[in-house]
Amino acid sequence: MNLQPPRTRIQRKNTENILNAGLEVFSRHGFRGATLDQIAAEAGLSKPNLLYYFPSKEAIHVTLMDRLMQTWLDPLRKLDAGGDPVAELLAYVRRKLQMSRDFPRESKLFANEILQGAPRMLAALEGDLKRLVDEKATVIAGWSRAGRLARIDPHHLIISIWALTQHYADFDVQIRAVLGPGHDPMTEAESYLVTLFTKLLTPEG
Amino acid sequence: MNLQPPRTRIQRKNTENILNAGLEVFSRHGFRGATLDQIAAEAGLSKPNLLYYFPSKEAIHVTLMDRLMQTWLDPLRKLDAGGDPVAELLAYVRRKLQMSRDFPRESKLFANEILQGAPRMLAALEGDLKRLVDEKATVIAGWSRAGRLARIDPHHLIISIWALTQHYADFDVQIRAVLGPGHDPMTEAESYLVTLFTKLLTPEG
DNA sequence: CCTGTTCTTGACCGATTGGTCAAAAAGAAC
DNA sequence: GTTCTTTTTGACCAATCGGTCAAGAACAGG
Repeated sequence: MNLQPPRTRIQRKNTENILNAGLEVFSRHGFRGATLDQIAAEAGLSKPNLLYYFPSKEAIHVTLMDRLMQTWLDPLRKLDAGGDPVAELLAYVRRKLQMSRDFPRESKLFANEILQGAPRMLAALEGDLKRLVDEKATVIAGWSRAGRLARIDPHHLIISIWALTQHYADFDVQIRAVLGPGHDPMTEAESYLVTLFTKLLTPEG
Repeated sequence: MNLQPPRTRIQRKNTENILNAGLEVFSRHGFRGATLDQIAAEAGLSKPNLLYYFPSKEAIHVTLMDRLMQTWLDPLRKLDAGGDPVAELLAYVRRKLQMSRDFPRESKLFANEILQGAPRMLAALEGDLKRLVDEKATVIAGWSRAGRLARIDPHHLIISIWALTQHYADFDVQIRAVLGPGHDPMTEAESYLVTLFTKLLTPEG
């Protein structure tokens, strides 16, 4: 309904079911490709019942996007300016890759939104995200200048961490097809990416 | 119509218009999110007129996917086992990045298909693509063993080249938002990625 | 010009879309 | 059990979906 924090247990449960179903459907088909009937079926509810909890398809999507932006920013927030540069960045890579492994649907939902031109997320990208990235980029640049990190463009470094880690979630079908059976892409990715970024970031290579 | 190679000029032109419009719409909204009316409008045709050239929405998509798979494989095909290892791989990176710059819609169409689980492309991924990748991975492994290239997992190297180059096309909105105005992501990406892969691939680093 | 083919279109179809509504069912409080 | 609120649902709506069709318009070749 319209009460912001769901009160009864049944409200909490159904709201959560709907968001989970929405995540499933939106992440696979995008906003326009997803249907309320599909989401309702996935959530185990009738369509009117679903619309009792969320006023519209868009409302479900907006709620998901809000949550998503927070989850998405979290790993970068934890990058500690006081820690060891290489170790901190490697830990960030690991956190991001863990998110790809544990929340592939969230990663795909995000990818879908960006692919469509981020119509419902552009403000957050240019606001919160840009601010956070600029802040952390300054930290990285400082490390680089102090010789504690290889010389590297901080913004593009962050972008390449996103690209490499998210790719393993978003393109997992392709990766599995190319690697063939008997591979665990995520496990292989972790050691591969740690090696890659160690080589890339360690100063005086 | 049903004749495979379009004969008249008007057929060629309209077919091309439709495919171009389909690329535009499918790459932004995915298969289910795209509508025939949208594609028809984009192509400057009426809907029945569009269906005079293609029997169905799916037929347009299939045609686009066939073309896409070829364009997508081409840059990797050109990787020459006889050339200099690092130079060959850097050239591959540049080719892939050029594709991201020159054909961003194709890249997004591909990303959309994979995100949705590659329902109309899985066979090609497990067939042509896997064969080609395995072949080139063998070449790379040979280079690595001969000490002409840094030790690296060939499959994941190829995957990371895909991830890094395609990201600049698929996530351009986010990248522009994060970099802010006054940046040319693609130009910056080229020098950044060349530096990155030089460092990564040059032996005895 | 005429004739046959190619191309284009308006009207239309059943199915599905996002969403409404009134009324019934299920809980909760007493 | 009665009453009040919360939850659920079947029936329904206008708009849009992918696709059909018959008839007309434009274009050939002669």
